Amino acid sequence: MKYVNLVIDNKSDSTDSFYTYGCEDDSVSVGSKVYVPFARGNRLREAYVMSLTEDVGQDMLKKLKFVEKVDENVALTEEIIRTCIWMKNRYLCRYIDAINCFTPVGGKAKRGERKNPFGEKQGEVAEIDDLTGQQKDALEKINAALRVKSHERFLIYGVTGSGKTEIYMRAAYEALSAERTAIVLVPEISLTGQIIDRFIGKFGNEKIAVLHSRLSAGERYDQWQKIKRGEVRIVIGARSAVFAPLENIGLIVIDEEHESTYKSDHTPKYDTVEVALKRARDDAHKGVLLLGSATPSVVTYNRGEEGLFKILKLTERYNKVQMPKVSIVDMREELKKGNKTIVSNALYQGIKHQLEAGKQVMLFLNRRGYSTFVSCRECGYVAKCPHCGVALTYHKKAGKAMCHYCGYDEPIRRVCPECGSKYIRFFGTGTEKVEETIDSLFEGYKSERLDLDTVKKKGELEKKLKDFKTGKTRILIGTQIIAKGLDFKDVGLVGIVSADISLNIPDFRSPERTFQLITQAAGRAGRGDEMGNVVIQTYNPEHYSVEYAAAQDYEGFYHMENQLRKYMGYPPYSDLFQIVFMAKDEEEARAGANSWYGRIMDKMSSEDRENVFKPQEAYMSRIKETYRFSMLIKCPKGKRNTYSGIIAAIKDEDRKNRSKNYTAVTDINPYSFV
DNA sequence: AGCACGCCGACT
DNA sequence: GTCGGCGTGCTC
Repeated sequence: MKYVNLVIDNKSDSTDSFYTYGCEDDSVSVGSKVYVPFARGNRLREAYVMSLTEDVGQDMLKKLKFVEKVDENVALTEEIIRTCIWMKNRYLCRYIDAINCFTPVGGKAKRGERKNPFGEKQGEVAEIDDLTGQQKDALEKINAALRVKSHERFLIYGVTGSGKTEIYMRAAYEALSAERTAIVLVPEISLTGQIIDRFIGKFGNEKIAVLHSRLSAGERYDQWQKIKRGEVRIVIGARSAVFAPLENIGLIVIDEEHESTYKSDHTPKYDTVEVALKRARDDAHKGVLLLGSATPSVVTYNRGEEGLFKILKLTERYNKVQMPKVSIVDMREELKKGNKTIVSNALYQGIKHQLEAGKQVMLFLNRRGYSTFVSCRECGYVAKCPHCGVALTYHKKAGKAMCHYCGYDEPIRRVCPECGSKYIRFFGTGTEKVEETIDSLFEGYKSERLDLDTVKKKGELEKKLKDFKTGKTRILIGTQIIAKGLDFKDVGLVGIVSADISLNIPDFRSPERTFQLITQAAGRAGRGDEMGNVVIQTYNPEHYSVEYAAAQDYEGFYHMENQLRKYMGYPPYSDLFQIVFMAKDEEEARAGANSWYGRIMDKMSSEDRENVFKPQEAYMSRIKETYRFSMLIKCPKGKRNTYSGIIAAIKDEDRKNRSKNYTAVTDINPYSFV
C-alpha cells in the first residue's frame, strides 16, 4: 500500500493542486496515468502521479480514496513530471496544462495502423562534397560534447546558405551512434519539407517520427506510441515536438531559433527554447542543445555573449555563393518626384530587367498586425511615445494616438511636428494592393499571391510554390511566409515593398523583426550561380535596422540593438509579464484589471512599483463580445521568482473567490503586445 | 408535497 | 469544471 499525489485532469483553476490517494497497484510510479473517483459523484477522472508520499495524517486517512485503474499506454517519465512542475511555475499555468503538452491528446482506440505520414517518400540524399573548415570546427565541438555525454548549449550563427542543416544531420548521427535520440525542431512544418527529406535520405523512413499540430488525433497518437515504444530515434516537428516522449535524448536542435512560432500563443504560453533547455539539461538526458539561425534573436545572442551558449560562427556560404547586392530606395524621394504608387522607379526597372532576362522575382510585404501607424508622407516622421520609444497607435474612436505600453496618449496631429507639412497619413497596406499594382504594371507575366489566407487551404500553398519552382509563375508576392527557408534557383530579384510596416508596429522588437525579415528575404535572392539583387523600399532609409540589414551586418545590428535594450530595460535585461483581463462585461474586465493592479502594487516593494504599468484597454479591446484590458510588468533580471510569486499569490486569492467575473491570463515575454 | 431552477461550495 | 445539496418559489 502506498500513497500517491495526483493532479486531476480538470479544466479548472480551483482544482489545480495535488490530491493524495491510496494505491495498491505496484506498477504505479511518478508519471503514471491513473483513473480515480473524484468529488461527490465519485465519477472516474483521469489523473497523473506527480509524487509519492510515505505517510498521510489521520484526518486525511478518513477521506482517503483509492486509485481504481492504471493506463499503461500513457505513462510519463519522472523527467517529464519535473519539467511539468517547472512549466507551471515558469509560465503560471495549471499543472494539467503542462501535462497535456506531453500526452497524446485525443488518443482513442485505433482502428488498425494508419499509413505513414511520410507517404512513399524516399528522401533526398544530398551530394555533399566536403564540409567547409568552419562547418568541421563547429561539428567537432558539438560531437565532443555528445561523446562525453555532457550537457552543453551551442548557437550556430550561420549566414543563409552556410550549411547549418548538414551540421544538424551529422550531430544527430553522432547522437544515434551513441544509442541516444534526437529532436529536431523547425518553425513551420509545412515549409520545411526539405529538412525532412534530407533526414529521411540519411536515416531512413522507419527511424523518424513527425509531430506537429496538423496531425489528426489518431495520427498523433500513433506517432506518440511509436516514439514511446522506442521504435523511432529521431523526432522532427514544429514547437510541440519539444514534448516528444523520448528517453536518453542526446540532441535537441532548434532551427531558425529566432522565429516567433517557437513562442506558444495559447496556454501554456511556453517558450520552446526554454523548454528545450530545461529538458536537455535534465540529468535523465544530459543532452546537447543546438540552436541555429542566420539572424539569432537578440536575447539568445546576448545569452551567448554571457557564456550560456557557445557561439559557433559560419560566415561563408556553401560553395562560395556570393551574398546578394542590396540597395535601399528612399520612398520620400519618390514622392517628391511625383510617384505616388507603392512601386518605386528603381524597383520597377529591376523587375522589368529580370523578367525580360527570363528570371523570376519575389516581392515581400509584411502586413503583420492590423496596427495602423501615424506618419508624415513628406518627411517620414512617425508619432512615437516619449516614454517608451515605440510607435503610437491610432485609435479612431478616441481620436488619439496612444502608447500600448504605458498608456500615454496625444491628440492626432493635423500638421507634421517635424516639417510642418499637412501630409499626415495613417498607414496600413496589404499584399492585395501590391498584386493589383504589379498586375497592371507587368501585364502578360503571371503573378501569384501567397499569404496566411492562402496557407489555410490545404494543398494551395504547395501548388503555388510548385508553379513558382517550375517557372510557370514569374512573380511571387507574399508576406514573410515566403521569406523563410525557400530555395529557388532562378530568383534574380527580391523586392521588399515596404520595410516600414514591420518597423512601425508598436513593439520593442520591431527593429529586430525588420532586420530579420530583410535578411531572411534577401537570402532568397541568388541561390543559384549568379549574384542576386535585393531592393528595399522605405521611408526610413537611415534607420539602423534597415542600414545594417542592407550591409548584411548581423553583429553590427546586434550591438546597436543590445545597447538600446539595456538602456530601455527590455529583454534580455528584463522579462515582460503581460496580464490580460477578459470579461463579457466591460466594467467587470476593468474592475478585475484594477483590482489586480492594486493587489500587485500592495505586494511590491516601493522600488519595484515603478516596473508595474497601469492597466489599460487592450488594443483589440473587444473580441467576440469579450472586453479586454491589459497590464504590463517589466521584471528586471534576477527578480523573476519574486514577481512570479506575487502573481501566483494573486491567482491563488482569485481561485477562492467565486464572485469574480473575469479571467486573468498571464503571458511571460509575449510575442506580440497588440 | 413535488418539482424546477439557480446558487454555493467542495473536491484527497 | 462539475457535481450534489439546499433554498426558493411556483403549481397541483
